[in-house]
Amino acid sequence: MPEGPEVETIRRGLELVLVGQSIASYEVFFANSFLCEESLVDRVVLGSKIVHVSRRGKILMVSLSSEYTLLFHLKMTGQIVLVKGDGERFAGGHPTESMAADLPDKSTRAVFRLASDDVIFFNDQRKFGWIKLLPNSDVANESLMSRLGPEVNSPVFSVTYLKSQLERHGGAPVKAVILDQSVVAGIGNIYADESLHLARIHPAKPAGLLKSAEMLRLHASIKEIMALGIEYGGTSFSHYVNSLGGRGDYLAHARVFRRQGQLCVRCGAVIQKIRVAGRGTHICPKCQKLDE
DNA sequence: CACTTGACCTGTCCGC
DNA sequence: TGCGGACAGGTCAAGT
Repeated sequence: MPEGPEVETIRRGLELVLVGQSIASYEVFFANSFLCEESLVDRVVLGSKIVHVSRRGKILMVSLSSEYTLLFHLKMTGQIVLVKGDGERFAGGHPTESMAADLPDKSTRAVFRLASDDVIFFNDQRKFGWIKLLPNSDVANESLMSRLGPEVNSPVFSVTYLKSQLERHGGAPVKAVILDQSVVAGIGNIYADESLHLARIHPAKPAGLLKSAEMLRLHASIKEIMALGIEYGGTSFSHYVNSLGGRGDYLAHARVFRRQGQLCVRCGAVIQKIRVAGRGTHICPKCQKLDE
């Protein structure tokens, strides 16, 4: 579920509330979600203060005063929900039906309680997500972290860089290339479809066949769409909620994602859902042609 | 090596 | 209403 913009929205919500707070206790409901020696957690998490909350790609990082960092990956259905001890649970967000139920629930995998009585819930229906506890010096070496490409808003993610990556994976569908976290970090299925539609490129087009003008458009479109995603607070359609339980608004502004059967905002043709690179994919058949 | 497919899990939705 | 199958936003291992 959560792609870069969703994780960034969660990060911003957590940062406002968590920085400076100390962790009083924790509880693990499903061990595989947080594979870590209890004695280490007790030693470097309990009593530690949260120093800052950052993000790399789709990974959320909570840095502690003990020089250790908690890494969170939400995969498809993960949520990090902050419940304020004073009862202002939904402050800053719009409560959803799913969040109206009390936590912990059966999707809750771990809980961190703060000295202030605020509580962080890590929920994950499908159990794909994880929490890792690493010394700061090992964070960059974590297996996924170490292979991540540049952030979309980094100067490293230039037109020249994107061109070189598209050519390097020239035989793969362009959508598969921009979904590859080692090419560029943070793009997932939603924003891949949205970016390709804005750039008027068919997702299945082999990356190596893109014309120079198309690569230019793709680069600009990715930057624009990812910024829009953050501006709207992410995309909600089933599991995603921000850290305060509120929903993201991007879906209301989506160009193609989950809009199959509706009309293209650009040309009025009917949006189709197809399968590309093993993923559900939304396109306008008129704006995004394979053989152009 | 480059690229594709299935597995990991749980829940929901759709057609019969 | 029940049942089987397909599918869901991500990543990794194994396959071709």
